[in-house]
Amino acid sequence: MNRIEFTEEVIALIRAIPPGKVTTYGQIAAMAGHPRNTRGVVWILHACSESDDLPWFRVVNQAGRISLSPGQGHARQKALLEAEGVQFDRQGRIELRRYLWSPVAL
DNA sequence: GCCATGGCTAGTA
DNA sequence: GCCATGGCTAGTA
Repeated sequence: MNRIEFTEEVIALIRAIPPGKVTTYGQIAAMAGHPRNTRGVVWILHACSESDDLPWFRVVNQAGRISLSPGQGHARQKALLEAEGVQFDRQGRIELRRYLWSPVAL
């Protein structure tokens, strides 16, 4: 699989995340066939987040937290998720048991 | 060298 | 908190 294919697969997977659900960088990388290329997923998010109709904000880290730092869009991502009904606890964490998207396919 | 990650260890109470 | 990881890319001149 080359970079184009990986990118297309990652984009397709992100588009498939339903509203009110989230997934992690590592999960997307794994589902796209490159379990260790989480940084590649990060780059695609960065490059494409404002273009297309990508629900980039539905991707969080494995701890269930928003990885953006304050000032880099953290508040915006949180607001977008909350608008879909995703709840954060006092430490700004999402309960993944409840919100993690688990695709049936595979 | 740069990272919007992830997994694991050491050392303490 | 530390380190392995993977790709070289952040839209300009």
